[in-house]
This record gives sequence, structure tokens and C-alpha cells, in this order.
Amino acid sequence: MSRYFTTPIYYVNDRPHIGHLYTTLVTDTLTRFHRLQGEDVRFLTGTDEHGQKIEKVAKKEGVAPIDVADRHAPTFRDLWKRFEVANDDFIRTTEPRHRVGVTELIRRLEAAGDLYVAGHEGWYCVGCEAFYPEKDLEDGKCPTHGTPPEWQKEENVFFRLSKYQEPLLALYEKGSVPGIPFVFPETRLNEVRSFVAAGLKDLSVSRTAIQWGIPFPGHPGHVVYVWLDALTNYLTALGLGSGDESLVSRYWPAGDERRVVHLVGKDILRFHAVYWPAFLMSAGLPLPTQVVSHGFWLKDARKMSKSVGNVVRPDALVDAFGVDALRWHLVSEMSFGQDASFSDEAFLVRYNSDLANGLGNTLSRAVRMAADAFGGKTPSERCDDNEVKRAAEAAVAAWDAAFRSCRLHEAAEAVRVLLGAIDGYITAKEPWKKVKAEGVTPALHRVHHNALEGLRVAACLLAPIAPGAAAEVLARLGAPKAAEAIGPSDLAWGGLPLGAPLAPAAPLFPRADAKAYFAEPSKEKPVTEETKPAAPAAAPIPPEAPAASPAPVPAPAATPAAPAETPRITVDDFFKADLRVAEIVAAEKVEKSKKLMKMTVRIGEEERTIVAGIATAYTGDQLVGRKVVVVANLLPAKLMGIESNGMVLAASLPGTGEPSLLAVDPSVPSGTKVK
RNA sequence: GGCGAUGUAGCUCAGUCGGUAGAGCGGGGGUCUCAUAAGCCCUGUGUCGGCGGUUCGAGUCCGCCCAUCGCCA
Repeated sequence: MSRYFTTPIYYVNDRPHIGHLYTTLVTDTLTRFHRLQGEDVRFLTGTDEHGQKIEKVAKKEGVAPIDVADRHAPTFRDLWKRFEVANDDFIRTTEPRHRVGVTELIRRLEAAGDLYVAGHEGWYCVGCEAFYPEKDLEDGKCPTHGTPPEWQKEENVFFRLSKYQEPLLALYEKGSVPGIPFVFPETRLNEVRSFVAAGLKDLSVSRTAIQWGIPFPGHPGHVVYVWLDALTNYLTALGLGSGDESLVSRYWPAGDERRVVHLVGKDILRFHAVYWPAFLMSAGLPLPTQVVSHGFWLKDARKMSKSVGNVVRPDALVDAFGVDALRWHLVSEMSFGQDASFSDEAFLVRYNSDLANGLGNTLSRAVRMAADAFGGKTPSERCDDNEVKRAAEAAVAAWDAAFRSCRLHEAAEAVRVLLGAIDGYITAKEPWKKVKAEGVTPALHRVHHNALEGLRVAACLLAPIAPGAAAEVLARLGAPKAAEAIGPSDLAWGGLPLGAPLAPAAPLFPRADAKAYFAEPSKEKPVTEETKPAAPAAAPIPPEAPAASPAPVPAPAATPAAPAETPRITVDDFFKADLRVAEIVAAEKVEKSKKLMKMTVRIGEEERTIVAGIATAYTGDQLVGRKVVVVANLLPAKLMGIESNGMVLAASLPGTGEPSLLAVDPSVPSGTKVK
């Protein structure tokens, strides 16, 4: 069975962020899983380099578009290298092989009679590279970019997409391979189906307003529409139209023996699940097996956006905790297919519980005890009937099933369960007591063998997700093997060499001190693009906030950073915060919370709820009637399930961090602006 | 507005053919000590979004409503 996995090709105008990284890492994890099973796997990623945005940047800089592309493509390539992404090929749409393939595909569409020329004019957004009907504009501007569109007239080449409505619906019904839904997850398949069922219009597939693209064969002055260009990369990388199509026949499916899976973010699902199969049908080419769509990472439960400045770039976390820790976190934290929230706090909690306490500590105790007992060697007796073996076999089965049904987080869960079983086994057998009471017995050998052998299997299961860590664990167990060299036979019980060298080593994943990590000013906002918190909405978690806190606590923070270390802001930055005088009209302590106080405040005519961590210093009675200063335009945050809409200002007393509310002269009317 | 989902413990989620709810993490308390302040033990009275219906019995089926999200218009 051959398997061909692809990521989307990434537009080089964009700096890579966690979204690109996630798609690529998930694909890498899946390909590593299938390689480990001994299958013939190919993994493609690359960059999309044509289009108006690049053209404009180039013009602005006075350079050729290819120079812009050449400058940015390596940032993706290098990032994948850093994250141990093992792609077989990296395609750039500016490469000759791509142009050749796209030209060949278009020749086939033409031959099928599916291309025709028609006039077209309308409002055109440069950012979207798309026309908008008048009614879709907001105040005459592009709804996505908020920029004024240009009125453009074009004579375009059209593709008879409408012709493929019924064949596409049949595809969604039956799948390209029986039994495998064409789109994963099901809810996305429903979306695509209803989109197509609503009726398909023919698609404009050429552009005349742009020069930076692939010349449209037979239509001088036209370049190929971005998606017809980009999607085709999956085939041009295999050599479509090159004269040597051996890779096409090896990986592009024409039967049960080949599987093609496109991984995509949900935002570009339609292009992959509608346009792409339609192009292929027209060209008389086989269809991919499945389009797998994953959710988005949100930052602290909010959409990531450049304007909010909360785009996650996890460089600092990777610097501090390693590539494998991030890979593990991304795979296990997101329920695959759904959206998930990324936060540094959640990362540290998971790092400590799964990697430091779980994998790392279990490895440490097992290796140290065995090395001490057997003079720096692995046990010399094996054991083929015990609960660790049964746990390992169950874990392999669960892990296998999880990967095969795209439930990546459950594959990670299987590893955690196995590690827990090994840890529990060690605890139950108490080998540290046995060795004191009975000395080194055959039974002691067997106990240690089981623990170490269980860890060896766990490391193999970990390999697709965190290959570096997996290889390191194997090396420490005295069973060294590169992650890429692990094969199906390694999943079977009994691979640990007997009497092999074994030496304790420094902690694999040293426990992280969350408090210390966040207390360091340079690391307060390590993963976001903006380094200066411009508005309170983007304020970092206060250093003393509990690690489990779900959102920034809008409470006075005892920031240890000296004033001199705080970056200067402009007055404009300051005025982003809407400070108002408010009167507290009700206040009660949040049950189950030590320090949270739920208050109703009146700002002018408006009443709203604010939750703040001041219950250690004030009772509800002391607060009611009091006038305070609040940040009125803070994004809402949920604290202990209560939505808080603002932040009460208070001083943080030195040492204890105890809050002391800012006093306002009682005569100042509620709602008054503070500046 | 149309279509589709989702709403279960502080967080992330399981709950198969309907029999009055579970796991991991986090929190709190205790304890051992081989191990990375790790391990182990104890600790959850949750209106299973709301209302109504079917049923001997509903988180689980049906209807309506509310909230959130996605796709489309």
C-alpha cells in the first residue's frame, strides 16, 4: 500500500505561524506513523509563490517577484527542518516542473471541452484576488480586507464547474474509495455537500490583471488563476507532464493500493473538496482518497489575528522546552478536527504532567534502579507474561486504531496510558524494597525488564509524534535506534537487549517552574508576534496567577519587573485603554475561588459584571457603593465560568501582591473618563 | 435568512442497544521515598444549556426555545 500525504503549499507573503506549523506537524506525524508500519509513504509540502500580493511587494521594493519568493521560501523550509519534519519533496510553484505540470493539466481540461472564454466585470479585491458582487461589499469596501476594491473588466477563461455538480455529489456520497469518506470530519463533509447541492457556477480560471503567474496556454496576456495553479502542485511534484510519470503511477491512486490524503485547514477546504476533484474529473485523472480538514488554534480562546497581536509564534517555548515538547503538545492538546485554544499556561501544565512527571520521571526511576541493581546493565532475564506486556499490547492497538481514524490526540493518549501503567507497575512491585530485602534475584531482573521493555514500546509509539524524544529514550534504555529506523517488529514485546549497557542520565524533560517562567519579563509574551502589549486586552498573565487560570485575570498584578525594564509606550498606546469611573453596586465572592470577587458595576447608565482577584483584601460589603477606576474596553474573559467585562484597577502591594483599590473622589460621577 | 453542528465537573473531553453520570488534567488534604518537590492514597451534592413530550425509566429518542460556532446567502 502506498500513501501520499500533502500539506497545502504556503503563500510566501506570510511569515509562518502556528497554523502552518500545525498542519505540517500533523502531516509529518501521520507520515511517520505509516512509515513505521512499513508502508511506501511520500510526503509533500511547499510554497505558493505567484499572485498579486507578491507582485505588489516586488513592485514596491523595486525587485523582481521571484526575488521576493526566493527570500521567503527558505523560511518555511528552515522551519520544517528545525521541527524535524521529514518531507520527501518541497515544491515551489515557480519551479519549471510545476509550470510544465499545470500546462499539462490545462491541456487536458481544454481537451475535455471544459474551458471557454467569457467577459466579466465587477469589483475586484486585490487582497482576495477575487471579484465581489456589489451587495457583498461593506461600505463599498472588501468585507475581508476593508480596502476599496477596484472596478475591473476582464475577459476570462472559464472552467465548466457546473458540469460536475452531480459527479461531485456522488463522490461525497460514496467516497473515492468505498468506506472512506471523501472529507474528514463528517461535519465538514456536510458543509461541502450543501455548498455543492446549492448549485455550482462556472469558475473563472484565468486573470489578466496580474502578470506574476503561469501564462495561460493559448491565451496570451492571461495567467492561470491562483487555485488552478496551486492545487495542481500535488501532481506536478510527482512529475505530471514531465515525461517521467513513474511517481504519478506509484502514488496517485487508481485503485485500492494507493491512498492520497490532503491535509488542509478548514478555511481552504472548499478548494480541495470541490474545485480540485472537479479539475481532476475533467482531466480524466484519478481522485485523491480523502481531504482531511483540521481546526484552528485560538489564542487564549480568541481568534488569532495580526491586529490583536496575538498570533502565536512559539519560538520562545521551543527554545526553552524543545521541539518535541511542542510537537507533543500540539498533537495531544487539540481534539483533531476541532478548534483548540493555545496558551503558554496550558503548554506548561501539559509539559509537566505528560513529559516531566509522566515520561521523564518514569524513565528516570526505571533506568536508575535497574542500572544500580545490575551494575550499569539492562536486566539479563526477560519475561513474557505480565501486566506491562498486556498494557503495551493494548496501547499498540489503541494507538494504531487512533491514527488510522485521524484521532491523533487519542494516539497520544494511548502513549500516556501505557506510561501510566508502567509507572503503576513499578510502584506496585516496589523493586527498591525487594533489592534490599532479597538482593538481586531473577524475579528482580524480570520486574526491571518489564518496566524498561514497556518504556521501549512506549518510545516507539511516541516516535511519530516526538521523534527526537523517542530516539533519546531508546538510547537511554540501551536499545538505541533512530526514530526513522523503527519498524513494525519493534512494536512487539521483547525487543530490549539483555545485559546491554545502561546508564542514568540527566532528566529528559526537566520539570518546568511555571511561576519562574512567567515571572521573567522577557518571557511574559514569548509566543506572540507583538512584543509590546499595546492595550490591556493583550496584557500577559499576571505572574502570580495560578497556572490553571483559564484567562488573564483582570486583577491587580504584582509585577516584579522594575519600572526601568518596562518598555515605553506612546500616548496613543495608552489611550487604547478606555478608563472610566465606575460605581460598584453589588459584590459577592465567587464560591470555590479564593480570591475572585464577582461585582456588578455601573458605568454611567450601563451595568456590567466584572470579576477581579480582590477577595483576599475586600469583602462584598466593603465594596458596594465604592467608586473605582475600570478598564471599560477590555475583551471579555471567563473566570470560573463567569464572564468578566472589564478590569478594576488596583495597586499591588510589595511582597504580598495584595490589591489595594485606586481611590476616586466620591463626587466624581460614574462613567467619567479617566486619562 | 437557509443549512449543519455543538452545549456533560474549574479545564479538555468519554459516555456504546434509553436504566437517575465518568476519565485525564488542575485544585485541596494526607503519605511513602526508587525517581525530575516525582510516586501513592483521600477528596466532585455536576439543575448532563432550558422547557415540554414519549417511556415504568432519558445526558441518551421527539418537539420547541436559548447560547455558541461553522458553511452558505
